[in-house]
Amino acid sequence: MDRAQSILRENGLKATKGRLEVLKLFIGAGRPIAQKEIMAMARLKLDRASVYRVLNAFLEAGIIHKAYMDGRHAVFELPDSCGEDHCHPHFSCRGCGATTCLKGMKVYSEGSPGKGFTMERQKVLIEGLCPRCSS
Amino acid sequence: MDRAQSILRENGLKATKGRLEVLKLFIGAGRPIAQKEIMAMARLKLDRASVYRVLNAFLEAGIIHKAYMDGRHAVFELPDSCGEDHCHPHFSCRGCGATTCLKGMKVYSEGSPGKGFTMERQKVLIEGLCPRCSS
DNA sequence: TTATCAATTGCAACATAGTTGCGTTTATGA
DNA sequence: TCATAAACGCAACTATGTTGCAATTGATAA
Ligand SMILES: [Mn+2]
Ligand SMILES: [Mn+2]
Ligand SMILES: [Zn+2]
Ligand SMILES: [Zn+2]
Repeated sequence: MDRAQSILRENGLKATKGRLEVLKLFIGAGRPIAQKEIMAMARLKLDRASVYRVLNAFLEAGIIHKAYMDGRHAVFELPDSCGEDHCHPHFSCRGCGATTCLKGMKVYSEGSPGKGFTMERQKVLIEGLCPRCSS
Repeated sequence: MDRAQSILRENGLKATKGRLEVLKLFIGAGRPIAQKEIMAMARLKLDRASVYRVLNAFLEAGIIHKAYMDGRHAVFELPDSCGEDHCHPHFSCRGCGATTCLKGMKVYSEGSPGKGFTMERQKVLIEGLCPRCSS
């Protein structure tokens, strides 16, 4: 039984063709991907609605999380270099739109959100210009 | 000449009724608002497309910025307690969906994104439960 | 292995955010 | 006041994501 299969098993999700395909794409990609990319990269034809349902199932199980919003669409990834309560930062290029995981950066917060707030996860997005677009 | 008018003047934007109305809403709100809210709060009838054009003009001029994405729609605010290169963090409640500006919190990032990256702005979103939804 | 049955899929219709073309209106400055 | 470029209203369009329903399929038990 391969890695994708056991992840689904562990999370009580039926190992359907579509789910295996999508999960393998995430494992292979090693970077955040969007629904559109998933459709494009998939070898077997997947229905748009089904891909969204797979993504939502993975989200609910915590297999993936929403890394950030790229304009109007969400981009997902496997948690990697992420703690329980924070994710690694992402860099979004204003020039070409490309996004980079900043797994080497750490983020510290000072002060508290206020009495009564329960913080569950912190997401950091840094905007700017990537090396190609800076020059 | 009131504040809204002079802001538009300073940024070389014609002081149209719609722009004045929207800008005054931002000034009065003191919190991030979305296009839908703007339409609802406005006294004079505004066209949807025109509101988006006003928002885009304000964005381009730097009068407002996109605070965060609330699900599928963008939420905008006047820069407040924001430096040149970073914005104050926002808290988004998983329970009720409400969002709070965390103007008292500071977030520092350690390490660099990598050679060649030009960082322009840092955005932080903290997810969790607000005081009402925590109890 | 085969039968069963709830979970999942594909399709189509829908919902919602945001953009764009075009003809009309309006703010500005001469 | 007038001329003009910018902005607006409207309607049509694009794109992301969701949902109802009938057909399919994966897990489990016989
Ligand atoms: Mn990442
Ligand atoms: Mn804010
Ligand atoms: Zn770039
Ligand atoms: Zn809440």
